[in-house]
Amino acid sequence: MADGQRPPAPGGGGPRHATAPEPEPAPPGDGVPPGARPTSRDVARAAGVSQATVSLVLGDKWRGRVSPGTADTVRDTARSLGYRPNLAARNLRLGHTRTALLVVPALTHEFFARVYTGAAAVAERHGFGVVVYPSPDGIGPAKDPFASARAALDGVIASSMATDALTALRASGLPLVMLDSDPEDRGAAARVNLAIADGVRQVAGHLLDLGHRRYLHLAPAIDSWTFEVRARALAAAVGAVPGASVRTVRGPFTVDAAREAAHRALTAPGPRPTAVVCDGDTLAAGVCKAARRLGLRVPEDLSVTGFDDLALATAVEPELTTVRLPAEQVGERGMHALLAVLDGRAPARDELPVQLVVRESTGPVPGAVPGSVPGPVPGSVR
Amino acid sequence: MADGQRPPAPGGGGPRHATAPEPEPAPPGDGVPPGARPTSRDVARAAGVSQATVSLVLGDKWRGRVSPGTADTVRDTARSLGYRPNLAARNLRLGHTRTALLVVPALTHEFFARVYTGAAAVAERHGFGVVVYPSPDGIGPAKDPFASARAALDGVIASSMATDALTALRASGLPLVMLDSDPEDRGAAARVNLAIADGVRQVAGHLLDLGHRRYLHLAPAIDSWTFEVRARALAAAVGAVPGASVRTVRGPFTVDAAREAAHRALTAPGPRPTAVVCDGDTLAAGVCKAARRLGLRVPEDLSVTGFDDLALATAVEPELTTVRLPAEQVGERGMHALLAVLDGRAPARDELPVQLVVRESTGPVPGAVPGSVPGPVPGSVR
DNA sequence: GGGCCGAGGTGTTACGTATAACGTCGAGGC
DNA sequence: GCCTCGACGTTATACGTAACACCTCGGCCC
Repeated sequence: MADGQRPPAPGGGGPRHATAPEPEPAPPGDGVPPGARPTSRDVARAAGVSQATVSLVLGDKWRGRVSPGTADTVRDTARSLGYRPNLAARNLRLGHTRTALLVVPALTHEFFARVYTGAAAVAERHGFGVVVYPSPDGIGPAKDPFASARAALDGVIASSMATDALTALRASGLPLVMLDSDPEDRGAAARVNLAIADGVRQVAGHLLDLGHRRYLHLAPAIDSWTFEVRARALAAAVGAVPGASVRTVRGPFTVDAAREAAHRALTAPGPRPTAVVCDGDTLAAGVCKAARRLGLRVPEDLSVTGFDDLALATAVEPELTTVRLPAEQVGERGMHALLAVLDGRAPARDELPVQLVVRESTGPVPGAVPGSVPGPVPGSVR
Repeated sequence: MADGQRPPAPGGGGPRHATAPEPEPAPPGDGVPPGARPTSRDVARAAGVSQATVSLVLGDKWRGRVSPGTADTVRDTARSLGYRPNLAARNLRLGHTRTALLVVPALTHEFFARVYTGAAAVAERHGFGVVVYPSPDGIGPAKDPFASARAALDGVIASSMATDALTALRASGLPLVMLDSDPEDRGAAARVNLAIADGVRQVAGHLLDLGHRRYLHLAPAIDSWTFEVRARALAAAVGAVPGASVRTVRGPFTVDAAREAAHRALTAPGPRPTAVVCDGDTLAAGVCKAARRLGLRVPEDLSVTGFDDLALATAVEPELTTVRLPAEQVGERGMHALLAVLDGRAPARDELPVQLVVRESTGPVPGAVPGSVPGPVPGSVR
């Protein structure tokens, strides 16, 4: 057994130790080749045991196979050498990595940053990691998530808005969880959706109750299932009311672009819309700016609704009436679904509820007889 | 890497999961064990060459060692089998991973999301990947970045604001690039800073020119080098002007907290400040809300400045006078520095310039004789 | 015809880990 | 005295890849 390793034991004050002024911040301990990271074998040598024992102890599988004393020795030596397992080797050996890829359009959109946060929190609790691939913009021409995410992966969670990357993902054969995507679409092992259409119906109901009949719908110029659903739901809700109409305008998803688009639409010939339904708080903020510059008061002259309930929604004035999306929860459920799939369990089928939050940017249609329609209820949910 | 590879698959094509009618989108080709991901050896067998040749061809190192015809064959077979190299194995073999860890407080802060974007863009161009560890909040108790980032790493880029994780990072011995941190602090292989103090001086100069003398400074309740620098720079700039004074208030970094703090400070007994200098646009937005609710007009009655130049700065009204920080560039330079260190080259010493952007939230001090002080120049830089 | 060369490969190894399969050794049982 | 048996480890692989060293063979020079 442990052949009392002590190489210089009898030598007493041998020169061995004097030769180590060690400027090294990371202490490479005893017999370890200097400069290199210690391996489990180095720990084994230093502790006087075999590499297998080190692996057992540090992997916490030693009970009944290694004596507690030896286990302690191993742990101490590992610590003092600054040993950290080589994850590449471990992943290779194990055949999996406990790492998931999250594919989103861009982390600079608060919604997706929050999705990430939720996913990462759940992952962390289950010993998983999450790496992000923000798909098209800002990252350059690489349309292949795998070329970019250098890490070896166990599975993928993808927003349906990151369309260009999806085909590569499908072909990879990795377990795929789709976020907010068409339920008809096959090919995902699981799916986490938001009740987007219901959110739009809540918005439409709120505005219709306030007496609005002429609507402007500001939508992003993005081909995505989510936005099609919104347009259809709005058209259906408004179309069900006689005399009500909606006009849709599309453009880039920025405050300034929305301001310009709203300016054009609000100064166009013909009767002006009295309410603007926006597919995002960012757009709504732009609309409010356009309105103010045209001398229109929000909500007295024009009602504006957002979507997402970003931090922005309560930073601007008036605070935006919007639809709160449980972004973190989307990430959490997505991760849970992926974990279930990897475990061979059936993932839960999720459609997360969304909620209208009435704030200050919506009010009765201009010219309404006071009291004839229910007024807004600022902060009703807030 | 592969899906959680059923460990030994003892029964061969066992009954384990009858639940797989899976019309596999990835064609497992010819002699490949079904269900498993093809390896380079599978490709070799199918192409009638050795594994070494496959490695050479796919690694693009075949010129002069393999005939073009053979190379084509190999590539075709690889494609038709749906082969993708096992990154864990490659990383193990190569001894590095071409993956960097970015440690930031939270990706939901636009600044850090943009830092990530910049770092990821540079990484991508150099065949590197970036994984994120958002340190303290929202992620739970794990203070060890390495426990969370499952990927094997080559180096680390860390924001100085992510303090709790730093000690673990230092001990790891991995090359470390610090962002916006104390130059006195040793222990980083490189550093990328912003000319924060200069930004504060620009703000102070602008406001002093406008005649302001009583300042409120809204700072986050975070112990961080950056914020200390700002406080000192502001105190120095204001202190240099006779009769000028600054009072500092600290609080959480949110719109609402800032609104409340500003409300308290603006209604406190004694002469009211005429300008509020905020350490972030988020805080400035809160101050504007507080001002409006107190019946104070911005900028006529109160000037407000932000910091960061987030999207928020132009979404609110009035648009914020603020200091533009080149967030993406911070990420880019950070990644470049790390690449340099990994290459054994000397990293560039960076201090990125910042720029005051004068918009609508600042104006002459109330009661100033018109024309006696230079007016604001809205959009002068914008 | 021997030697040499380059083109076109192949055999083999090592990376660091986790784990299955296999010792060894002293104490008891019979 | 032999066998068994648990406690405590060890030996020996295998994971998939990259790359070094080696091999073969036809052509060509002298």
